[in-house]
Amino acid sequence: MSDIIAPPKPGTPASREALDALRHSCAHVLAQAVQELFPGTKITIGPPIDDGFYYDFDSPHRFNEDDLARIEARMLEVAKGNHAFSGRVVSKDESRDYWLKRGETYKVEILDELTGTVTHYTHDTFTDLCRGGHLQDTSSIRHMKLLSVAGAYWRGDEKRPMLQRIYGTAFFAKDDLKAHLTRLEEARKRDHRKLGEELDLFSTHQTVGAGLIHWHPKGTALRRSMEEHLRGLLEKGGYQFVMTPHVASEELYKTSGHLQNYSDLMYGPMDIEGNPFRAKPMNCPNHIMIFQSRLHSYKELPIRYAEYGTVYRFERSGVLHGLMRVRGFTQDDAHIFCRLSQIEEEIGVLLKLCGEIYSSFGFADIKCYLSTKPEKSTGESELWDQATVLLGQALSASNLPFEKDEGGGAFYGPKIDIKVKDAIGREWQMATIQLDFVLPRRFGVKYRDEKGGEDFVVMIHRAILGSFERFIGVLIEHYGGKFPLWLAPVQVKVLTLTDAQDAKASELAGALRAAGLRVVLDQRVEKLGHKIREATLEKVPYMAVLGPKDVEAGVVSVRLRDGRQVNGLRPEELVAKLTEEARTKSLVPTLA
RNA sequence: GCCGAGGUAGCUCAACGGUAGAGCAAUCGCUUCGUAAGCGAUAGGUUGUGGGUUCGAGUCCCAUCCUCGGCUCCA
Repeated sequence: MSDIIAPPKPGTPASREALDALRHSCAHVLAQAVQELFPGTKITIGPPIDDGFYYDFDSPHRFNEDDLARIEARMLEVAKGNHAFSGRVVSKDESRDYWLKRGETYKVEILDELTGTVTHYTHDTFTDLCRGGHLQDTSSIRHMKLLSVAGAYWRGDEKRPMLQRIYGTAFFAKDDLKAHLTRLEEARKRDHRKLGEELDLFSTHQTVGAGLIHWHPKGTALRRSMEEHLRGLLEKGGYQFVMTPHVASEELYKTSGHLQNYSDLMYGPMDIEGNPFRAKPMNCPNHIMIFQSRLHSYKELPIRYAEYGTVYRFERSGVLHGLMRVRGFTQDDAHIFCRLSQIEEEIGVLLKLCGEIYSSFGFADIKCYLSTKPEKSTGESELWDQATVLLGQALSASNLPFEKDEGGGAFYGPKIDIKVKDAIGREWQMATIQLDFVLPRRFGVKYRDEKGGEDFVVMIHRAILGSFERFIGVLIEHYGGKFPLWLAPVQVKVLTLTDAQDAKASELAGALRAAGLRVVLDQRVEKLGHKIREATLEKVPYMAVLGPKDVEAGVVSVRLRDGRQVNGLRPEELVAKLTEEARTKSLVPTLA
């Protein structure tokens, strides 16, 4: 067969294609090992994925961690045999006979969807129905590790059987595997759920319910810094802040269409004096109410209402995940009411704002996705087409590269999603910018035009951070808990050596606080090393140390959380420098 | 929701179906110390919750809540 892929030459980096071939080859060997060790296991599919591979099995045996070690050992043993992967073209009939005879019903199902001839790939004793893309032989399968086992529906369909998926990863070079495992370990260390507890930022409670976040004082300090930062930028950008209630009569959601299109994600009705009310799943209908409270001239448009709007959505229990996926969250929401002719400029400004905001948090790598009309949607096709074209034009004009996500739009309009890469290269969904021609028609949201007539507004729904919950989750992992000064919950800790420095320390803490910094004064009778250790573990950016020598010299010794030291600063200098660093929202310490 | 794994002191973890324990944290006392852990004592628990089996349940069974790895979905 011609589609054998060569491993990279020693010392050269592996291509995507070669890695996929290695991992796909691993999947075959995995399937072989599993079928040897666990007779009665049916095979399904085993593709390479971004940084590894998996194989889905239907087995009477429940795989556990110990099994993974056994399977892995057998795989490496098989690999040592240097078995060639040999492909053979077979007719569908022959293939069907082959798989039927072995009771491999999933393979038969796959086969029935294929046309023409198919290929069988064999190595050692194992044959799989497969379109190819392997290495020459099993000899390169050496630096491989099975990682986890998890449930997965056959064909990703929850109505189909639940299979067991074994995940693994593999590399050509030992160091690459090691580096990958180190990255996974690094990601675990940065896990926002772990850091959230260690840094005392937030919690959830069984007695309250899953996916409902409680922000502790430190988490709230962090969040408020973000809120204020954003508020400044938005107000400069012509946004007006509003606030709206958390529950509303079902009437509102009947008119908006949410009840019809979104009810799966809405909490059930509450009876209020015989009328059904709902927890709000979105802020848009409320903003429409505010817009409609009086007539608007074309001269006022665009009108931009912003709200840190808390919404409640019913998410299935199995999908909840720390701060990333919760049941109550606060969007940095806004709705722009404008004319058709204003869309392109408005979206352009918005995209620029997004870039500015992400870079203020230290995200540089930005990617856009244009999502088009989904199956479940309302509104005329022409409106959809028009809206989609306008979004594409705005993206092109902004010089932002984008990919299309066909069918990924909201039910009321197409959208632009923005994803960013974090410090360790993972991609996260952030902003969503959605055009909406539908809600204005459902609610009759109009403005008075130049000729004294009326026309429907166009609404732009957008959230730049997405939600504070998710964004903070990403930020925690991005910074590994080491927030830049302007975000750090505690910005400075003043540490004394003995109680002889108490008065000076209070004075310094007071001056820092007066300058608007978040300060904690640690004047306990503890060794300095102890206080430093605690402050370092809390990831406080700056420690201001006052000992007898400092007080005598009228200075303060500053230690950064990375261990660097800046000695001999006058207290006023420290206050001024930190105030400036916080004001400019510097992402790196400016003191050292 | 589904498949799988879990839930023991504030945290990290022990405990064969047979007296629930350690380290850190906390509290109290002593220690006044120069850049990542000073010493001692004390206290801390309806073993997530509710049932059941058993002479006896943290341990076995059932239900339920919550958490974790995924599937699906998504801000």
